Amino acid sequence: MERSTRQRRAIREAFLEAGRPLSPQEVLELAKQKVPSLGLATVYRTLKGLVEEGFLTPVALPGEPSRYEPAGREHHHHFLCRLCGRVFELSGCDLTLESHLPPGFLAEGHEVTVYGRCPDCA
Amino acid sequence: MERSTRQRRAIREAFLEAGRPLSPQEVLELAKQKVPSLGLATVYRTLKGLVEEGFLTPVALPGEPSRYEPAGREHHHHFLCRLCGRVFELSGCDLTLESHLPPGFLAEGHEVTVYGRCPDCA
DNA sequence: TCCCGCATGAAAACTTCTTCTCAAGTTGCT
DNA sequence: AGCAACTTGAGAAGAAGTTTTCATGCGGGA
Repeated sequence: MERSTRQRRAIREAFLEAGRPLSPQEVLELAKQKVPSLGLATVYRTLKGLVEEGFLTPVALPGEPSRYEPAGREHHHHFLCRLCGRVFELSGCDLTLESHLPPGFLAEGHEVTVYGRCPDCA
Repeated sequence: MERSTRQRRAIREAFLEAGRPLSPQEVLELAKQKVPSLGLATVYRTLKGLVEEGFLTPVALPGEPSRYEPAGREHHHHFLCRLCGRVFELSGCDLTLESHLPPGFLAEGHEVTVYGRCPDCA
């Protein structure tokens, strides 16, 4: 991940413009609007590089293929629209569940996913 | 899913004895202690049948293959041990996140996964 | 502008998980 | 016990996502 190519710029921009976690397929579709010849292999290669250089972090959701979002954001969770399949960021978190775990369990982190309809699909 | 065979009894018992969500592989290992000849294909077939007849429900966790647990339990969430990879049930849920979603979003459900160390691995 | 070397795209290969195929083994009714 | 039908086990096949291969295409320093 060294040179600045049209493809890599398009993929970076796709994340900045989308403002939500994107799957490799979504990245392909969005970035293809700027670089129509873009291939899926390049998307995967670039995502890998952007994670290594700290621009992106992977986002895993239950039963979903992995997505990516810009790194360095505050602790937050995600909303998955059951209709269009898009994922959105939810700000904030008042989860206190970690404090009443059964004895002996040691919490190190948590993830919350809310399911429903996004504004476009509601 | 009609006949009562050694295999199907062993798989049902595995869930009742484990008391936690099991992946197909875990089911195979546990049930094999009772029926050593057990094959993975039978595990998948039986899991499918047990879901259809309402004895089990699927459990999806971020980035994990699907697991199954006895159906009909109260609303609850899950704990994934990062060391041994086993999943445990967490009782209760005081999540209020659904009430302060951004405008336009409609929540229909949620999932919480806590990561850490289980008592055996802590 | 030239040119080396990294990057790209398409297809093949791989992984991981799950389902199907089919010959052989069991179940349960009689 | 006898038998028809259902079930099983092993391996092949399928599905979905991701990585690799390799010939060709570009980026950017000299």
